[in-house]
Amino acid sequence: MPGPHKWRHRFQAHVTRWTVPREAILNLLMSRPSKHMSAKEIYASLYRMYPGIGLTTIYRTLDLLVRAGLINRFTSGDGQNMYEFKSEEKKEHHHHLTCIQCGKIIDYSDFVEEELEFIKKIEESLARKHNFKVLGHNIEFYGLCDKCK
Amino acid sequence: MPGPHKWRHRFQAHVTRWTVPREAILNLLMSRPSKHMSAKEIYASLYRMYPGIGLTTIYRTLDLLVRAGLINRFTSGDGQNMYEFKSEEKKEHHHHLTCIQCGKIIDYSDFVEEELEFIKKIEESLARKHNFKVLGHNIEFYGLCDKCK
DNA sequence: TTACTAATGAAAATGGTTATCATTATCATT
DNA sequence: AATGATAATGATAACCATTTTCATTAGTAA
Ligand SMILES: [Mn+2]
Ligand SMILES: [Mn+2]
Ligand SMILES: [Zn+2]
Ligand SMILES: [Zn+2]
Repeated sequence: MPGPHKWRHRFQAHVTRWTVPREAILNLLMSRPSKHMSAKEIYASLYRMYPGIGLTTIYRTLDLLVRAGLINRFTSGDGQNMYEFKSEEKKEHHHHLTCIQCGKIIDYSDFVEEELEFIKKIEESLARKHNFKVLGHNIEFYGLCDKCK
Repeated sequence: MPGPHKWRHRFQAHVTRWTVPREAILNLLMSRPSKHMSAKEIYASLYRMYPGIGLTTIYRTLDLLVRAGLINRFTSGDGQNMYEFKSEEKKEHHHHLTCIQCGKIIDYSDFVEEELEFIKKIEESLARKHNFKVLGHNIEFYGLCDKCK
């Protein structure tokens, strides 16, 4: 019997039932904004409090949350998917700086203003030129972090 | 007994022997610049002329070519890696526009000038701010193509 | 409380990629 | 051209993140 929740209504636009695992997964991601986690890491975190939880449900719920627009999914260097809670604030839009050695992921939001403006310009051009409906973008820089270089 | 090859010297900076499978893979990718192929697709293409070729060797050679800087590797929407021959010309630097419905990948190089300038600016800022050595970037826009929207 | 059925989770399947290892082929040397 | 050291190959099995299957459980409207 899950409880009330700030995001319950948004969730329910995509799915009918509000369940314990769904609440747990969303709460975990919300509790650590700007924390990047894999499905396995989420499973490990929740296993203590919910020993019965299944990895399958984690994957399904993450899909759901991505579709509902509450979290972001991106692919880390080693191929597995990572997830992070998506803040409501536009100003917190950010991109990633990834260390190819240790896998560390740094959020950065320098030049967001300029960047978003530039991105918008490119998107409009691409939409016109290729008759393409642009829905989003992935921008990532990679290299060696402080410790690894 | 593989033959001479334009890139043989560049190849041999990373590895000692010049072999038939290596030549075949490189030739295939060179013959279709701006064509994006998966390891499996490369395997299928080469199988006719080289029925003995192994998928393992394809993966190993692709790694090699990426390390040698002759090809690009990037991850497609469905998780598998794609490869493309990398042109020498700086001016042919491009990014990708991917259809999330049918998987079509469009190369675009609009705004490369501005884009590269902007990227350089960000890279310098990130290097300074996070003491990070930036080695490259991945920039991709996604959405729905002409046919799929 | 009941009934409907969406959601769950254990188990098996999938699929791309990597590791192992006996065999083969390249290439410097003879 | 023949030899030999060993890098490279390829068949096979392993790996591992993710998905599918299906019997069971639990959320919700009535
Ligand atoms: Mn982030
Ligand atoms: Mn391309
Ligand atoms: Zn690092
Ligand atoms: Zn399409």
